Amino acid sequence: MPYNHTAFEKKWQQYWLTNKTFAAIEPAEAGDMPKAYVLDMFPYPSGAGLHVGHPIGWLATDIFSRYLRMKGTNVLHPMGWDAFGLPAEQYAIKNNVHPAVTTKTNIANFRRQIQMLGMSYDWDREVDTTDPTYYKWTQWIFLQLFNSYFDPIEKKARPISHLVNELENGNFVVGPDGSIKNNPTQEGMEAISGQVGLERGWAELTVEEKNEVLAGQRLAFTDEAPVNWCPGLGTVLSNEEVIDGKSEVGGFPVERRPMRQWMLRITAYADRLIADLDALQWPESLKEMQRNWIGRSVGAEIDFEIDNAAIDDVITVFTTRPDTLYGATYMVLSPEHALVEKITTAEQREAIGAYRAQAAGKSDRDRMADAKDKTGGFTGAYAINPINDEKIPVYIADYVLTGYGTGAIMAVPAHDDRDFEFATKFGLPIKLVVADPSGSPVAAPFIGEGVAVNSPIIDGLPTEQAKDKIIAALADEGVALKTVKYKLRDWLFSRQRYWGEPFPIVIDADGMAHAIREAELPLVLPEMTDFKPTGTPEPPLSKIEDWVNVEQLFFDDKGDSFTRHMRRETNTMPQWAGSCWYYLRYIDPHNPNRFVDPEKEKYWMPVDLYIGGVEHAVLHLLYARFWHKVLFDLGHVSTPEPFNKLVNQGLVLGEMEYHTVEETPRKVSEDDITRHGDSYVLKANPSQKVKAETFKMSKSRGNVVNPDEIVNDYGADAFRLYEMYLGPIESQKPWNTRDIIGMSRFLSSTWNNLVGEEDKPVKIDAIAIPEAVDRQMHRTIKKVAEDIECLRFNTAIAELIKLNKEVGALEVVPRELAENFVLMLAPFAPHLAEEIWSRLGHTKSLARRPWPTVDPAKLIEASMEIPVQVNGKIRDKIVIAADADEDTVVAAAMSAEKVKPWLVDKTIRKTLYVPKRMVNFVVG
RNA sequence: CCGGGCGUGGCGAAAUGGCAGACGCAUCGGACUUAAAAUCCGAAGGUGUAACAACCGUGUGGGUUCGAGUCCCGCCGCCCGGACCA
Repeated sequence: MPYNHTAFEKKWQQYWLTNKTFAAIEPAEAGDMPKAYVLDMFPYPSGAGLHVGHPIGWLATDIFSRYLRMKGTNVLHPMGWDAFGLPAEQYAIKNNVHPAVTTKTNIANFRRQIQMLGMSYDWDREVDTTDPTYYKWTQWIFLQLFNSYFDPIEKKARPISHLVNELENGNFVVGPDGSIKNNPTQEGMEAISGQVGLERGWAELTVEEKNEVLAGQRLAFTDEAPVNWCPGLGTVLSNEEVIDGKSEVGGFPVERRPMRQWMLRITAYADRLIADLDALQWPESLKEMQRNWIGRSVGAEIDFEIDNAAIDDVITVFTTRPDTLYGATYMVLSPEHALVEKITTAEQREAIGAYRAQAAGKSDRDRMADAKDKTGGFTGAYAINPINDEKIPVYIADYVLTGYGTGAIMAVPAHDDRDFEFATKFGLPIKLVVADPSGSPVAAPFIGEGVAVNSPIIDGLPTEQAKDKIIAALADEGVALKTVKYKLRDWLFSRQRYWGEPFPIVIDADGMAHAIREAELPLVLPEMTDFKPTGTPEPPLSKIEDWVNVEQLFFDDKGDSFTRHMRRETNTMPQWAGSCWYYLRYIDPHNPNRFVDPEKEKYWMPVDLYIGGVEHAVLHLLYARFWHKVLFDLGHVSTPEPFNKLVNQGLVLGEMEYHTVEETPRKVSEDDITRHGDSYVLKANPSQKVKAETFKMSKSRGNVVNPDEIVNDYGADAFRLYEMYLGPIESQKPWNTRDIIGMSRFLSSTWNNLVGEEDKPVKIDAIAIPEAVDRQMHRTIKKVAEDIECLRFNTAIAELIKLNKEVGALEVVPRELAENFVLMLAPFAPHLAEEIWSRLGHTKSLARRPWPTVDPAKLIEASMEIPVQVNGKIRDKIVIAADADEDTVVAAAMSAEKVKPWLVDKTIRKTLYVPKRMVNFVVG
């Protein structure tokens, strides 16, 4: 019988499932086995099913996991479904099916496709974010956030009850703006924020005021703020979900509008999210993306008084270059700045009003498009530069953003590109205050660091020192403060959609949010037939009056119950909620009492290897780290970071496409073209140039390859090998169905070499392995193991192909060689490996058979081949005993046939011998 | 514009500063076949030669080194990310 994948692939997949071959061993039974948590990014089960690009990362972790099991490691390798989300809902609306139904079908299809590839998941741990037994705990974690605040001294989350205690004990007081600060009457306390002298003690507040104060501290809170409203999707979106002013899903325009929304206080964690990146084994580029997204910048806030006795407000600006303060020749407020109204003079009122209206009408996208052309208007007001009491004009312009810093800047046109453009256009003075340290002249705008000039108190100081001195000088007068600003905004956490987790929150008549009791979880998403968006910011769930209105049970301090009429929160959570913690649920997926058992969590966490796409760099990966840190602070998990090592798999592109280079390019087949010089041309018409390109796989382009077909034609093992053989896991590479045949041939040849024909089976005997093959075998064992550990699957496969050739040359195959070969092949082509293994007489799966051992003594060769160079150019090679000493090697090298002519009449100035590597004669 | 990464045969790619192109596809030649497919064996970077030799070759120009695909600097091109963030 020749190699025929259909004869046994299904059989082994069934065997693995039935025998739970890949079940992780529970910590209590694992003894002293090392553990490895190998995690994949779980998919959103879309209606379209998988394309061949999806499983490439999953295959990598699968091979890695299979290898580790053979190395005696207790491996946790699970899979699940991130099944809440917009596409399911949109599909449901369009086709009038309930999203629960399509989700179920899609999951079944995804599971079938994944199992068809022979993945070694522990299927008993499968999670589904839309399952109430799962999202019960998503809601529970939300309540942890709701019931916590960020302690700015300890820099960590703590239960809100701790804050209440501190307030009741009088350690903290409440400022006039509702802020919390240390009680200045207490010994050794320093104020956190807010104006001193207007504080009130906790006991002085009404119940409503107390609720307000606490609401302002919670990690999950509601806020009326300008948000990204997407009319096309009928929901608001987080900053991370908006790309270039359009929704990431669907590409609909997004507008800013103020709405009351749930926010998560991720900004409190900005510093820790940056600092903890350092210790992680993540791609440097990805860490950099997170750092940029968080956008930490250190600078100073400086107050400018307004030159008008009737106005006592000050304009506070944020700058990273306080050293350029002497060069501030004007100021700019964002058009939306709160003081614009107040400071604008009567003469300028009309023009400023018009400019503000125009700016308000511009989308973020327009603003970006116009970035180069600076616009703005003069308010008529002047401010006083606190360092030299100069009077400078105050402008408004939309190049200053409301959302960043203080929404106001001091403009230093000599040392900032944008200020320079604006000053040039509006004819404002430009004053150089930083010089090149070398003394060479500079022209405005000069952006870099240097030494201060024309700046009396800091002249001659380098930028860093100048900054500190300026801040110190102004801080004495209370008009400057060293501060840190972030680009990161709090996470907008509510969506006006149906298909998501309901918030475990009820709202009283005053609009105050209250948690429902833990015993009421899960709060199940109610059934409804009309879940279309309402077209207004009112969420679909608001249509179910019965569900929305609730007599909520509460318990008072004495433990007596009472009920109050409340309305349920009708927003739902965003898709990211479920994926923020799924890796924790895998550890203990059926626990009805806790989201994860603490002992099990301690054993398995952190994740040892996480492979997934780079598209989650600032979404899932930032959100999950944030939630994890909150859970860590509250003592629910044992590690400060969830994912220790992370690898981004590269995209699989569609097949290479060829287009003629002309006004209307025609698609041509590879058979129609030929190479001419360094470009392609048409065979039929060599003057017609042809361009080769690759594209992302997409339905619209029609270049999607379906794994069902590939597996059907070539088998799962060939598919697995091909994907891994494409190239390094991290790099982007094009698919080419034609190339799969190579892997198919390899598998077929393996079959022929170890099984053979029905009537002419291969002879396998317990004989010694011939020396040369033995050496090759040990080399392969070493190389394949190293390659798998470093995720270099392509070179590991190349090594197996080489060894297979040697096996094929033998009359009788030694049993040890056959078995070792099969074991090494197993992580890559597990079906074929299991099949041969069983034909070799084994009755149990090889999944936990030990990986073959390398005998270092067997790696040593009797002789070695050494290249001989003359002046760095290779002239000959010599073969010599492996233990030959330097003199022997050099002597042999010198007398090598093709070397001699190059040494004639020359003096050898230098002889280099790199042991076992090469000889080089430098002659002159 | 800023940040990061990458440029090696016809294609996917290998190569701790030490034999460039392992391994696979495609190609060409041979075997088997009436023939084709499949399969097996072999060849192959370019120029050059009867064959050797020799010369040239890792985007491009420099540099470091006995020796550079690999390290350093400039340029060109491609990819990814960010982008009026003060």
